[in-house]
Order: sequence, then C-alpha cells, then structure tokens
Amino acid sequence: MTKPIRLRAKRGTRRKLSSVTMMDVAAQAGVSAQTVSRALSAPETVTQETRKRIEDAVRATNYVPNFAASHLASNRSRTVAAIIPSISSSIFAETIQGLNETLLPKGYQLFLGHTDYRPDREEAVIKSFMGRKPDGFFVIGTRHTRGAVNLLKQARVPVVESWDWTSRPIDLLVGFSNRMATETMVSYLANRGYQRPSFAGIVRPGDYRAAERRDGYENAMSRCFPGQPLRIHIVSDGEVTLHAGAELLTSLRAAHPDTDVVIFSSDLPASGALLACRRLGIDVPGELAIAGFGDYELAAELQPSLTTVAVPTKEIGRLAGRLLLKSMQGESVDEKSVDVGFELKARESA
Amino acid sequence: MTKPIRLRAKRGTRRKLSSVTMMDVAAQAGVSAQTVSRALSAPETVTQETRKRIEDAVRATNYVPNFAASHLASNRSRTVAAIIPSISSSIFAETIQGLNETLLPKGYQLFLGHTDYRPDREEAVIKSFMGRKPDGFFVIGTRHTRGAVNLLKQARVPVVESWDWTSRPIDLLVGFSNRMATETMVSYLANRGYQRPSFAGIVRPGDYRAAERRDGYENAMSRCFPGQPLRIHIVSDGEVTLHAGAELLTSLRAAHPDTDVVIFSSDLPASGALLACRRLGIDVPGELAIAGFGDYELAAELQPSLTTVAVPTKEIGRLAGRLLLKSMQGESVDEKSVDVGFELKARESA
DNA sequence: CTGTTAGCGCATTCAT
DNA sequence: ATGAATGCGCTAACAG
Repeated sequence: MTKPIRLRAKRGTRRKLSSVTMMDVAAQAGVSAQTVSRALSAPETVTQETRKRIEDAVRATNYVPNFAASHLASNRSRTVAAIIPSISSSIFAETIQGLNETLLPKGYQLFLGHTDYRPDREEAVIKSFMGRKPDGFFVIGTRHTRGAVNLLKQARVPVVESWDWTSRPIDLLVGFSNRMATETMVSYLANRGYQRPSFAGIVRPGDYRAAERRDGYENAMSRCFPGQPLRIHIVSDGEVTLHAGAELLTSLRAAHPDTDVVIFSSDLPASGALLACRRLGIDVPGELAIAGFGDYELAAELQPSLTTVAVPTKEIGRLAGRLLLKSMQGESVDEKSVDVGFELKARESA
Repeated sequence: MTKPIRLRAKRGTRRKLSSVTMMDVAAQAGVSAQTVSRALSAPETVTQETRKRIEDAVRATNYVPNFAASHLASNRSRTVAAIIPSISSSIFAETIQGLNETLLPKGYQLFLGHTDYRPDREEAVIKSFMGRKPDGFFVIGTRHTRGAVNLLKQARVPVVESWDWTSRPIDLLVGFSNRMATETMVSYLANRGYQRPSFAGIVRPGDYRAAERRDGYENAMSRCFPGQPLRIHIVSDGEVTLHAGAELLTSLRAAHPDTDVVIFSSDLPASGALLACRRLGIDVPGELAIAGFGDYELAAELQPSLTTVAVPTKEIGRLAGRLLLKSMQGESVDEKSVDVGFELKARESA
C-alpha cells in the first residue's frame, strides 16, 4: 500500500509554536537558512549587503532564535552552571553577580543552583545540571564528593573552583587560602599583644571553608602560642547569622572565660557578637576583642569597627567568568590557578 | 551523477560528543527508544518488568538525558527565567532561593539575570532569555517598559510579577503594596506622637518599589499632617548601602533640622543612619527617631533595634514557584494575584 | 561568499 | 504496552 506520508504528517502534526524560524527569515531576505545562521553568529563572514537584508528580515519577522535547536546542532549550550552553598548569603551573591556581569555580554546564560552547604546536595545539583550540558561549571570550594568530582570531570568542559585553595584543582581555580587568612589574623593579634585567642563560629559539616579557617586558627596557635590549649567554640548546625554570633558570645564566655580575643568564622556572627557586647556592656576591645572574616559592609560601619579579613568577592566572580570564557572559546589558559589573596583589615575591634 | 550520500556523510560527520543516547539505553535494554522515553517521563505507562530493565540499562550505560533535544522535540524547556534588580541585594536573593527550592525538585531549572535597577536593561535581559524559551518568568516589580511587557506577553507562558502591587498584572502577581506599607508606617509614627516625619533614601529612577514608598509617605503626610510641607531627602543614584544611610543622615539634618523621625526607603540606609547616630552622639529615638523598610536581620540586632516593615521575602519566592508550577502544568490558577502583605515591626528606634 | 544536505537526540503521532 | 516513522530548528560539513 502506498504511504500517504505527507498527508499523515499534515494532520495532527506537532504544533509549531515556535512561530517564526530561521527559514522564515531566510525566505524574507531571499537567502538560505545557512546564510542567516552565519549572518547572526559570524556577521563578518557575510557581505554588508546580505547582512543588512538579513537584519531587516529579522526585524520584520520578529525572529527569535531557538537556542535549544542551536545547542542540539552545535553541541554548545552557551550556558554556565553556577552552584553555590546559599544564594541568600550575600557574600556568594556578589560573586554570582560578578560572574553574570562577565558572561551575559558574551551570550552565556547562567543556571543557578544551591546546596545548603551539603556535599550530597552539591552532587545532586551538579547531576541535575548535566542534562543541560552547560559549557562550563562554577562551584564554590575545592572539596567535593567523589561523585561530584567525577561528574565535573566527565562533563569535559571547563570547571572553576573558587573561594578556597588546593594544589590539585579539578581544572581552574580562582580562590585564596582560608587557612592562611586565619593564620594571618592570629599572627596579627599575637603581635598586637593578645594572649588567649579563641575561635568561634558556625562550622557546618559541609562548610569546608569555615573548617579551613578553624584549622588555620589551630596552626597559628601552635606556632604563636606553643603549648597553649586551643579554645574552639563551634556549633555545627544552624544558619550563619548575627543572632548566632550573639549566642556564641555568651556561651563562649562561659566556656572560655579567659579569652581576650575571639576570631569568628565569619563577619556575620562577629558583628552579632559585637552588637551583643554593647547590649551586655562588654567593652570592645578593652575587655574582649573581636575579629571577623569576610569584610561585609557592616564591618566598617559598626562601632567599634570590626577587624576582619577582606576577600575580593565580586572579583572572584569576574575572574572566574573571564577564565571560563577563555577556556570555553578553546583558548588555552596558562594560569590555571589564580590566588586572589585576602587583606587584613585592621580596625578598632581588635 | 550518483550521490554517494552515505559515504559523504560518513567522513567528517558531526562528532557525536553527546556520548550515550537514549538509543544506546534502548539497545542495552532490548526495547525501542520510545519505550525508554516513556519509562523515564511517565514510568507508570510501562510494565514493571521493562521499567526495571530500562533502569538497569540507564545505570549500566551511565545515560544522561539531553534536555536540549527534549526541549526541541517537546517544546518545553523545563526552565524558568528569573530577573531581579540585583543579585547581591540579599533581600532578592532570599526570594530567588525560595523560588529555586520550589522549582528544582520539580525538575525546573532557574536562569538568573539582573538589571541593576534599569528598566532598559530589564528589557534587554528578558529579550536575551527569549531564545531559551523558558516555561515561565519571574520578575521583580509591576512596572516595566512597554517592550518588556510585550516580550513577556508574547512568550505565552506564565509570568509572575512580584514585590509590588498592581490591579492589572501581566499574568500572575505575588506581592504587596509598598505604598500602603509606608502609609502604615507614617500612621503608626503619627500615633506615637511624632510631628515632623521626613522620608530619606536612595530612589533610583528604575526602582519603582522605592518610589512607591516615597509616594506612600506623601499620601500619608497629607492625610496625617494636612498642610505640612513634605520633607523628602532622596538621592537618585548610588548603591543602597549602610554607608549611604550615614551620609543621608548628615545631609538630612542640615536640610530639615526640625525632623523628629526619618523613614528610610530601606533598612540598609536606616541601619547605617542608626549606627552613625551612635558615632555622632545623637540619641535615638529621643533626639531623632528612625524607621526602615524590609526587616533585615540587622534591624533586630541593632541597639536601639530598628522599627521597620517586614516582608515575607522567601515566601514570595516559594509562592511564586508554586503558582508557576501550577500554571506551567496547565492547571488554571484561580487566584492570579496574591497579596502576601507586610507587617509593621514596632521596635525601639521609633 | 553562499547554497545543499544531513543529522544533533528526543517526543509526538499513529499503528500494532 | 510497545514500536516505527517523522520532525522540532538549527548548524556542520562540504561543494560550488
């Protein structure tokens, strides 16, 4: 029996909701679809003349390219997946903004996922992004589950790790040493004459950056105050908030009353503690000194202002974006690891 | 001349980088690709038996579905585009986190864009997302350029506007009235006995929410203090920061020395002003009272604590996500506009 | 510089 | 419940 293919296809055929396609533009401009494609993706490979005709046709038809089709045909999605512990943590938000600022103008769009500081969730989120075939990955931290590392490697696209340091990055690295930052802080405090520093903060199991800072405290203590017992006052769950800092302050003073300076894992609890000191009538830095990490805007505005460590948050995002772009465009990146460093901000609180 | 099609195609043919496809899974499981497709998207339409075989094959082959192909074939991208003024503004970050929490578990991924509070950039960002054909849009605010509104309408997908109010939303609305919030604040302050309220803040041309709050101040003034001149102390550019609040405080006191309470456009400048008052020795609320907007965590921790208006930031994101899901799944949404309201937080600063 | 041809991987339609 | 055929819209490869 003959096959009335076209008839069969005509009825009940897939709705072409995508309205106007490249073919329509081509027809309008009197060229082939391929020429339209070229005119849009590499305008210089087409004559002034035809380019103009195509541009007019694009406007006339109100053409919107379909990136899914482009992706399928070219095997490039022009997307980057960014995975961070928490979106509402303003510190990472800055980084994402920097990343987006760099990538959007180049036509790359950002998929965003968050992990709540849980390594298993990080792996799950990465996995969930795989089907989108992003052209690049941006992740926070340098420690991940085996599964997460494998996924990132198998993706065979550039990966930027960030916000921490390692000698063996998966691919690219834009970060700094949280450990050294805290060591620097302890040394500074020792030089200032403090004798019994404590470390306090929220260090959740998956928050390796905070753990590094704690380790930095330990290292520096054995170097600056050999033999002295460590005073580590940490909670391993809960949000990183001002309020948590206030609570930590109280319990710390009960647990380690001899403390003369507290290094907090983040500016948030540090600021919370500083504000609590005012309420409790504790003189800072006279009675108790306080140091933070991150240099949030609040740190400089508090009174006394907060001694802390500044990190080029937004710059991390911008730099990561630039490295990704380079790498995604096939250029080789000579400096695969970039140390953006940190800066001690000596202020009044310590 | 004969056409050696296959031969020609064989050489230099497109690299199939996408590795393992549904066909490979099908082969492994001894079924057709369609059955695999069904087993993955609607498991209940396939026998236990075959489902299991397919699941095994998926694992064995390490299959990762290609969403671009799925998108192209089904005309559903399973993505949502979220466009916010600023990512690093923690207040919107919370909303995005709420949105993501709702959408990710349902398989929808989030494209993120930011506008820097510029309507023209909002339009540009929306346009840049069109080619991705998101299944839904989430935007901040209810005022947009004509072009932006047209783009959103032409997309023919659910759109949630948020963080403000209007009687004529594009589609769905999850917000509250910034104007009423500020009116409520002024009324409260009037009841508390304040006589000469000022409004201060950063109101950038594209920040219609802040402008609404200023309008709310004007309305309430003419109702609560008829005949009294308005004291509006606004800068129209710059970042919304603590520091800006400190500067505004100083200039405001020069411009309107009779002010007894300042309502700020946001908690950030309000908090900055509050902290500046401590430095300058201005008694709050005795000498000057201060009110904010947003109920940032800092508001409750400051001393004196900041009187402000709380908004269910994260809840806006969650609700928007739920409405989008419903609408994207083709269910009709009965309540297209949801007023999440606001809550006056009477604290010590006013 | 431009056109022709084929196929990216999947879901939809229809048949069985 | 499963299979076969078709096309979604675009770009890679090649020819001219």
